[in-house]
Amino acid sequence: MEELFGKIGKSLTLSQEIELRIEDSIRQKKLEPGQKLPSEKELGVIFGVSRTAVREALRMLSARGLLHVRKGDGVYVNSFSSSLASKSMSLYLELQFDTDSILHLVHLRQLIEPNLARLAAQKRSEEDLVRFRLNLAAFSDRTQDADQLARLDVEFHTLIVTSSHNPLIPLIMDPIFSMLPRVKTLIVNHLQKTHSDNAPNYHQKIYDMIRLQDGEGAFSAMQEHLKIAERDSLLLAQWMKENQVSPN
Amino acid sequence: MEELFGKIGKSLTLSQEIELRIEDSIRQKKLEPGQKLPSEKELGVIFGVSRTAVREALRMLSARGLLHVRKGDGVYVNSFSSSLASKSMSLYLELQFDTDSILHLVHLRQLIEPNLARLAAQKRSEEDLVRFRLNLAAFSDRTQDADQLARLDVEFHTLIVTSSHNPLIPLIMDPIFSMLPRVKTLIVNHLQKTHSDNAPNYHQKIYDMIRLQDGEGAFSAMQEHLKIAERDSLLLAQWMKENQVSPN
DNA sequence: GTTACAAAAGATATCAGATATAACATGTCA
DNA sequence: TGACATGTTATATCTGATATCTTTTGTAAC
Repeated sequence: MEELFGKIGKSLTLSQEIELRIEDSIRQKKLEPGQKLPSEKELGVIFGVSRTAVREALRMLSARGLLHVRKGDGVYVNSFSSSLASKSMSLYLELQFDTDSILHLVHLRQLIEPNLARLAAQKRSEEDLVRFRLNLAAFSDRTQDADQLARLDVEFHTLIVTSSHNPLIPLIMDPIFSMLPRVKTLIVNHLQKTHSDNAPNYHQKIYDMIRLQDGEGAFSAMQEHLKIAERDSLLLAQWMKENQVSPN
Repeated sequence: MEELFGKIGKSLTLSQEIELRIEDSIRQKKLEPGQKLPSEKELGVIFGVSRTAVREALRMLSARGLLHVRKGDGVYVNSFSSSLASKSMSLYLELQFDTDSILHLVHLRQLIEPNLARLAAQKRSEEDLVRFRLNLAAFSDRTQDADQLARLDVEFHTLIVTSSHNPLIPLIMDPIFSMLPRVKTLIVNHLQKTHSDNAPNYHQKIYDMIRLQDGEGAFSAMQEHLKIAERDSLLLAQWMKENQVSPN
């Protein structure tokens, strides 16, 4: 009965159907990362369609990161990386970015990052500390330009994420951090404040607490750090609304 | 000089180049959601390529959710929804799901959800409360089957997310929640425990705190709720490792 | 005037066949 | 063994034709 009335709104094209079939095979691990698919011609025979339909299905899957097409060689199943998985979300954040996003962003960070700092203090390894020190050293090098400083700022917070040694956390934090340079640029441009003056101090403080494995200390230090960020964001959002500036 | 040596590793195909061009137009808001693109034939003339190349570019963009193709009509710029943005991440979580993910997942929830419950208690509206009550009522209806109960469980936690009234939060929580039914099924199947016996009580308690706008109470209640979940997850992961069971 | 249906126009979906180009394997020669 | 030419295979792109869907237009009936 479902078949009779099932044709409204979900009529898949051939290529979409092929896409789905291959996607399912990957989901069910019938196709594993690194594995090579049959050639386009063979797939066309298997599915009983023309090469065009097959090609468009392969194109869609490779656009989504599930496949990798090597011209002259063949099509391979991709190992779906975490950075690739968060790209779609980063794009979404970029597209819907507006004045309110600036505040939502910092509030979201306040929700997570202090806890994250506490966790990092508990779980950090010696290798993590080495990376922190390298980052802080580069940060206090005043010959860096604004872009590099923004990059180092993001890197510091990313180091806290990785120091928590939970692979799911980078997945959700990466898109959030991808917005930071944009916000920072807006703050530097519109509020005369050179944010980079304060950040190194807070970073140093947070690092010290992580090094000492003082979870509560790291929590508080991060909270303070984000309080500054919240104040800046509030000022920025207010200023932008008053001056009718779009954040793009 | 860069042109001379720039050809290694980044030789884009025609269709990828077109994809990039259209994507940039969308990023720069030159193309806005709902807007109709020129027909494939016209685009082919514009870019100076055949319809094939254009079609594959459009296919890639529609696979990523940026465009929407209506057969017989035309191609439109999509309004990139948050649920669409988290799909890629959900797929990633599904593909790399293993025994360890069960623990990482609950630890991540412990990091965020108690704070989220506190925030929800502060920000919830009356409409949010209505939705909570509907969910709890359905939850205590014992005629529901396991799938529906799992769905209602996820819905409860999603309601907390939406009650926080920060649109960025659903974005990162949706992929996390998309894993819950799978974990719950494993728990029910492998540990004789019927988790649904306890969940309603905790949900009720959390809801009460949110209703009373008792942030700290909501925080604690959620912490307790997740402590149970952590205990179950630990038992499950241990059991699965001992019995060499794969989580698929 | 409005409704209902038929036809036309325009767009995407799919197919078929052909050429161009990249990657790989192989064989040859020094 | 190493360097180079060659052949094979696979993907990239083009061309042109047919099928199917959507929207619009035309038209006849009420």
